[in-house]
Order: sequence, then C-alpha cells, then structure tokens
Amino acid sequence: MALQVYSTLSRKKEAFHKEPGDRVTMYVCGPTVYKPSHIGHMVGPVIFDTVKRYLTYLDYQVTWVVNVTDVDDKLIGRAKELNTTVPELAAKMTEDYFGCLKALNVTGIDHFPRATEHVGGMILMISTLIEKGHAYAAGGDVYFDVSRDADYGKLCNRDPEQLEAGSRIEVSDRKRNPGDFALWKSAKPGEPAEVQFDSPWGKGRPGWHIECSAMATKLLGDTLDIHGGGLDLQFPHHENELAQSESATGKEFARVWMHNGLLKLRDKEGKEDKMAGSKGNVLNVDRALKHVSGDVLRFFILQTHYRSPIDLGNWDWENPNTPIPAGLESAKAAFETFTRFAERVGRVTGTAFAQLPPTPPPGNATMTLAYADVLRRFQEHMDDDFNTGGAVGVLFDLVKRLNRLADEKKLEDPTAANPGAKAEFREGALLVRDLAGILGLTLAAPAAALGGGDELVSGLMQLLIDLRANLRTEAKGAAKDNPLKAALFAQTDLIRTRLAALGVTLEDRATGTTWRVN
RNA sequence: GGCCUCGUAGCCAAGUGGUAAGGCAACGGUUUGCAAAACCGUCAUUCCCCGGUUCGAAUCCGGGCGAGGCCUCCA
Repeated sequence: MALQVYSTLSRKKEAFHKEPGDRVTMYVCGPTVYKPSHIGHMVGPVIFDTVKRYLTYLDYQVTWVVNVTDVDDKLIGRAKELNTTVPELAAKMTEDYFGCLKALNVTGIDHFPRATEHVGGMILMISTLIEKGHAYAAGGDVYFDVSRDADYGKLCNRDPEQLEAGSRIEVSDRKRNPGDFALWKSAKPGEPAEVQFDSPWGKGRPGWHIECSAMATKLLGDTLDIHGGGLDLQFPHHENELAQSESATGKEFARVWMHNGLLKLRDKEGKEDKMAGSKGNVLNVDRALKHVSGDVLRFFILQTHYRSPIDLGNWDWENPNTPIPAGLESAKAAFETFTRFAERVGRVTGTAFAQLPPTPPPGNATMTLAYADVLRRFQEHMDDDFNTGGAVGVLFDLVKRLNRLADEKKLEDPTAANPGAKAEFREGALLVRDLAGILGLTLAAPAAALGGGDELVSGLMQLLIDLRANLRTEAKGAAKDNPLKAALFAQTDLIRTRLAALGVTLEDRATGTTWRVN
C-alpha cells in the first residue's frame, strides 16, 4: 500500500502526491515566543518531526520550515509586565522553545524564520494584494477584503455571510466587512519603537496571518506540499493564510493540509478541560521533564493517532502528590518495557543499544524473512496517514518476541553458547532501533535512572551491591538448617528494601546486580 | 445559532464492510534464596442507544443521547 495522507481541505485520505526521491516541502506554524512552552506546544513538532522521519525513510527529500512569531500583542504585553524589551523576551523564549524541541528529539526542522526578519517580504505581498484589488488600506491599517475572494472559507467550510452574524469582538470601523482581517496594523500610541516598522502605510507591524504566507512562500515557493498545524489554527489562521496566499500568487497554496489534535485532560472530578493558563492546569515542558524523559513525552504523544485529541487522563493538578497527569504516568510505565529492552540488548550483544551499527538504507537492505512481517505491518500503519499508534503496537510485539527469544535461548547466560540465536536477536534489535528511530524514540535510559551520572552515587551504589553480593554468596553457601542462612538473607533483603524506600530498585540477574532510580 | 470532531474493557488506544492490535492496571503461573525484570495465561460473544442497507456492520445511512473543538491572534 502506498502512502495515504488525510487532507483537511478535501476531508479525506488522499494518495500522497509525490514519488520517492522527490523534494517535499513542509511548513508548520510555530510558536509565539512570549511564555515558556507547555507540553501542548510539543504535540505539533513531535508529530511533524515523525512525519518527516517517515518520509525521509521512504526516500523523500524533505525541507521543513517552522516560523517563530517574535512580534505581536501578547509579546508586547508580556514584555511590559516583565519590564523587558520585546526582542529580549522573544530571544529568551525562543531559546526555551529550542531546548524543549531538543529534549523531545525534534531534530528535523531546517529553517526557523523569525517574523521580524521578513517584514520586507510581508510588505511586498501586502502591496501585491492591494494592487490586485484583494486588500485595501484604511487609516494606516491594511485589510484583506474577504468579499473579493470567491472561495473564501473553503478550508473550514465557513460562509463569510455567517461571519457577520458572529460576534466579532474587534469590529473595526475601518473594515469594509466584519470578516476582513488585518494584513498590516498601524502603530498604536505608546507602543515601543522596536515593534514599529516602516511601510508604505506608515509605521506599524504585520498582521499575524501574513507572516506565515510570506515566509512560507519565500523559503519554500508558492505551493507547499504539506502545510501543518494544530486543529485550533484551522480558523481563522489557516483559512486566512490560504486566502491571502492564493489571492497574491494565483496558485494553490498547499497540496495537503494536516491538522493535529489537541491535548485534553480531566480534573479530579473527571470533568474535561483544556490546558489553559487561565485555569492553572498548564504543564510546562520543563516541569514535565522532571518526572518523565523526553522519550516518554514523545512516546505518549505518538500513542494516539495525530488527528485525535490526546487524552492526558485525570489530573488533580493542585495536588503535589500528582505532579503529572495519569496518562503520562501510564506512558512512563509502558515505556520502561523499551528502555529495559535496550539495556538487555547491551547485555546480550555486548554492544550498547545506541552503538549498534547502522542498517543499510532501505532498498539495499536485506531484511531476513524472520522480521519481514514486522516491518511490513509497521509500514502499513505508517502508510495509513501516519498511524503511529498502530506502529507503536508493532514495536511492542517485536520487543516481546525478542524478549521471549532471549529467555528461551538463555542469551544472557555466558555459559550457554548459542551464536545462531544471538545473531537472530541482534538483527531484531537492529530493527527495533530503526523503527523506534523512525518514531524519533531513542530508548535510552534517562540519565536520572542511573543516578544522574554522579560518580559518588554510582560509587556508593557499587559498594552496596558488592557488599550485598558477598552476603548473598555466603547465604547461598550456608546449609539449609544453618540459622546464619536466614540471617544473611535478611540483611540482603534489608538493603534492597531500604533502597526501594529511597526510590532505587535492585535487580539481581545471573550476570550481576543492576540498579535504577525510579 | 453556524461549522467540525469524537463515543471500542477499570483506564488509554488501533481497527472505518469480513468476524475486536497494543499498552497501563488487576489476577493466576514459570523463573528467582525471596524479590525485581522477563516470559506464559486470564481479562470486550462485543464496539453509547434505536432503526435501516448488506450474505455480512465497531465500520455505511437515518434518528436519538452524551462529550469536546472552532466561530475571540489558544499549539
């Protein structure tokens, strides 16, 4: 089955319009950098990063652009509150955003254009729109004329007439129609000079929608292959982008429109809520990362199909005993299957999971029959509109199968030589690594699980483990009726129980004892 | 009011015409000095309800009930 992608514009899955080897352009609306990112801000980046990874795996040449809105009302307001400047605030919050992307292994973004660096291009596009009669200047503002756009509303199925009936809060008397939207906003009294730009219509700054149109066109051309963003941006943002871009260029703006679902959660009473600053139930990425790894956050997002709302489950967010929502706790527990497996690969093969040699690119790869079905199922899911939830299920199946193999053939037992089974295991492990890689999951144990790399901690742990190992050897050697046997085991159990109370789990294996911080 | 989603086990979730993936939790078992981990097994005769189409429906159509998003520069 070839790749199918759902487009909001047609409201159905369509065969992807490009051939492997082709260049693919992708534009996704990015953040307004005025506050630290919360986990909801990561949903889009994780999904589209995964889209790019899969397209790249299929041999497409993907160029991905995400804009950074570094001038707007919220930035101006927030900078004033913090007694700082808009550029300083924007720079700081952009750094925060980049840090979050890195933590979630979002590595595929090729360009991050800043709105303030492309004002010239926006002015050019606005001028074109005025020349073509699609926009008009009024008192220092410029508005897009919705009535001159015959197919306005086609993305979201909106009727411009209906918009008039709606209660628009900011009905400016400069607008000809209530549905018209600002392309250029004149500077207001008291606004700092740094948010004022020169234009043919006087000092001011660009409207929100025009920045995406201008920057996407500049960096990727008139027609995008994929335009993405959150479901909440469908209207008015994407509708307006589409209208102004097609009016300016006369060409189709985007072949495929992809919209990701939003996070949802429920309070302690079980009532559904959205994450919003006004409710106080915002989970910043920084805070979430204190409790779960970036891998887990990413895994959590990818368990659900990207077009569905992502359910965080119940969260008593005011209670310090429930620092993260139930859904994340559950994802954390589930993901340990993978991190433990990755560690096991190290024990079986003698090579750390992350250091496994690269697999030749698809096409050249000779997948043995043993795992061909796994790869096929994985691809079928991903080909079906990037069904990452189904793909994750395949990954679980594969890991279970390899664990069974390792159990049955005793692959961790150094005395049981079994080169054939080991080779089979190793090949499966490579596939796990590759498939997880397509999803952007590293499967690395979080640093915190190993004591944060603290040498003193690991030294002390090794001391305890060695001491305990001596006690265990003594105890095992003691005769059944020797009271010392029980006494010694009581001591080894005491160490383990006390460590557990501190959040450290000991695991005794044939090859020795390992430890982890929960 | 208009536009658009969604309703699958205690919880999350895939499946959109051929007889219900996967995960969390729970409970048995193997293994272990005992644990942990891993593995095996149990856990929805049924997919919100009522009709219809069909040889066949969780999937399509109509109606109802319930939840949510957007129409306000919220990702």
